[in-house]
Amino acid sequence: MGKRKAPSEDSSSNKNKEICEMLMELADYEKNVTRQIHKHNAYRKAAASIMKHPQAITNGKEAAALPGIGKKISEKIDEFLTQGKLQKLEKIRADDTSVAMKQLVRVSGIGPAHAKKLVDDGITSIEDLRKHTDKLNHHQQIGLKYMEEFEERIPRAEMELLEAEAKKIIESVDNTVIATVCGSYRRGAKSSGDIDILITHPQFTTSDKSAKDILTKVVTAFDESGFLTDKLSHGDTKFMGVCLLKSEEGEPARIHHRIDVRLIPHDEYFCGLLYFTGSDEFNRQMRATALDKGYTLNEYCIRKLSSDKATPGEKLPVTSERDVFDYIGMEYKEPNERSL
DNA sequence: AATAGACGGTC
DNA sequence: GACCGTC
Repeated sequence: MGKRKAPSEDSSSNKNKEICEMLMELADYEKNVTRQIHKHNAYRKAAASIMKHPQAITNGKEAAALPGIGKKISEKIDEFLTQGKLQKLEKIRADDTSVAMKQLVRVSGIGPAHAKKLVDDGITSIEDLRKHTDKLNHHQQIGLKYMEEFEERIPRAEMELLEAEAKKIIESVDNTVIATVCGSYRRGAKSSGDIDILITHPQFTTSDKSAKDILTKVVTAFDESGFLTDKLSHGDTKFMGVCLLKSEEGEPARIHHRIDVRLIPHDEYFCGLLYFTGSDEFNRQMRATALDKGYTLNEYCIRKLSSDKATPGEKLPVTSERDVFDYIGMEYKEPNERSL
């Protein structure tokens, strides 16, 4: 199904979108090629700022009035608006190293540093990479093998099957394990980028680690059932790998997907759920509200701040996501209301 | 000055 | 222990 513009979306906001795309392309360049992470962030912030702006930007001066947009970026917007393109961007697009690095960082496990090394070694394309897999570590080899598949979105219908399969296996291991598929899926998204499962166990808490082997047990069961095809990393609390759903007769052929499983102490589970369900923006707003009300909230716990605000107090007991909303006097939001 | 910081692999 | 990459 092709993407269609909503009728309410007029041509002016399309122009803003083009500016954002330009800024994001510059942001990617600064991250991947020049390794100037702060410039990357500056471009992203500027793009986000324009995205939020309801009216069409018609010149650099208007843009400069927005937060996160200073002289240099507003000049670029001006050039883009008057010339229809940006000299700097045209140069980047024509630069061999830049083009090569952009290709190489598509592979999971290859970041800017490795991409640079590879380009220095004369490897400048995915095709080259396939001929030199000896230069790649395990994660990167898997990333290369499934590069196209990992770039595909996972339709919600398939996410539901993946969730059912994962939960079935987890229950067969230990029916006291609690497991939740988080991320955008939990918020009701129509498609997801990967599968992120949070698990906990009543005997795995910050003080009682007697069930600490539960992650390995779950991963082993995933593996033995044929659900997992590859492993990227597997530590005490986090597993990262690749899964594949067996396709039944008459069903569409399945492709490989990235899957993460995290083991979280039972007493921190709901703060973890909240955090890994997001969205990022929702988390930011919620943490801000928490601070406002004199609490500090992170992925592990919520604590009351002392009056001097310097020393956070004891972790507060949390037995549901709702508890956290209650502490900070925020109206409860269902996961599907958290997509900000 | 800039979004944070934890986790795991690799050397 | 430092660095890289991912989330």
